[in-house]
Amino acid sequence: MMRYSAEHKQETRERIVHAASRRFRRAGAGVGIGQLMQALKLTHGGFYRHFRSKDVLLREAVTSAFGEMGTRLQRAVQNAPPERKLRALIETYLSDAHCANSAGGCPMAALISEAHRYPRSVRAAIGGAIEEIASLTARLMPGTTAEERRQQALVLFSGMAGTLAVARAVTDPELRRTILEAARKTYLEAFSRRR
Amino acid sequence: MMRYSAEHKQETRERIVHAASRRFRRAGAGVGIGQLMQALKLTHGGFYRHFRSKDVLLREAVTSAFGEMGTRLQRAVQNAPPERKLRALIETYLSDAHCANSAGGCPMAALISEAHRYPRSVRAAIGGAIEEIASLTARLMPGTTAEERRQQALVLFSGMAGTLAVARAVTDPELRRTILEAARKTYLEAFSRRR
DNA sequence: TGTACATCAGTGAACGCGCGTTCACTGATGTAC
DNA sequence: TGTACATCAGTGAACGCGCGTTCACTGATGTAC
Repeated sequence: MMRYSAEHKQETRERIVHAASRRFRRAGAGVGIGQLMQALKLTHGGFYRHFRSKDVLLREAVTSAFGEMGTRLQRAVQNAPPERKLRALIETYLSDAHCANSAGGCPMAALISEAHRYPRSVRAAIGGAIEEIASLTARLMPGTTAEERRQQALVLFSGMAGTLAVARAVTDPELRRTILEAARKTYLEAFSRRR
Repeated sequence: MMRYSAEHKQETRERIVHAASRRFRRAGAGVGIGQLMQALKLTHGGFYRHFRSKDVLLREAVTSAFGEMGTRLQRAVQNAPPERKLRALIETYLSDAHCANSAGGCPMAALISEAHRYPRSVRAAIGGAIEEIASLTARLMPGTTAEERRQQALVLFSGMAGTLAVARAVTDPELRRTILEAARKTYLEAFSRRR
């Protein structure tokens, strides 16, 4: 049998979370533990040495995906000049690449409509992550108060997540492109600071 | 055994589609045929006298739900005076009632993120239904050309669907209210005809 | 009009399958002595 | 330093369960005669 170094367990745990995070986003939380472990060349039984239940994994996988997403958006915004930051945010989120990459993309777009059936603990984590992303991007939003900008961020984020999910659901590639393109334009105009 | 009148079969079929349409919207397409038929006081075996497969039912249930939704939105718009029509559309869609009623509400909001895993035939039907709703509401949108207004309708619709789904996913009722309220305000402003 | 029969919506057992979870087991290690 | 032993990540069979689908069957009817 293989040898387990001191950090080996922790490492395996992280590999499970990472794989789960990608697979849940691609195929929903219905993905089985068997498939998940098999992808890591492990057997399903070992899963419970790392997590008390699948729900715990789901919560961690979703949280990790939100973190990843936040980092990516933040980076896109940081790399843009001040007057282009909002555009960078919107064009990164609503890019064709993000649309084609659900496994590595925004967990909100990937899971919105099934999320309300998740256990409360997972939904609570999602709520927290959404608020975090909103406050992360609030400074780019129009509005005279901090609260107003936070709310604008919530609207933009949930709207873009819906748009991305709809674009993915549709079979006609032209309709998909139209939706993404129109949304980029509309959101950019609607959320630009006026005056 | 019960007697079946001439229209009885057709009627049963419609009852199955109706129940499925509500249940799929509430709990996703994972709802079983057994549960569905049981709710109608029938047994699962009889299902296949009405549908070749579950996929066929899914397609019909989703299409029916989109039709229902279109009718409801159209009615809300018709009952509003001209300068209030856009407001009526947005406030109907993003109402607390609609948020609380996923079974009887918009199938797009209920199923967006799982829809891209449906069979192609179902996804194609969804694409068609989305275009239909867009053209139904296009005349309320800003834009100088018909195509521009159609695109605006697509953006508004997919954005509101995402907003509704996010509002449902969240556990904190205050966050839910904030999202809906802010979205109503923002979308109304953003999609009002300017000038 | 009366009778024999074909029809077919609905029944319920059965199929193979994958699910989440449990558990007795394996065996390489770090540790106690 | 050398040896006995406890630890515990990972294995794989087994559990009860629900899934979509099939199929032989039931039995009230409309229809053919």
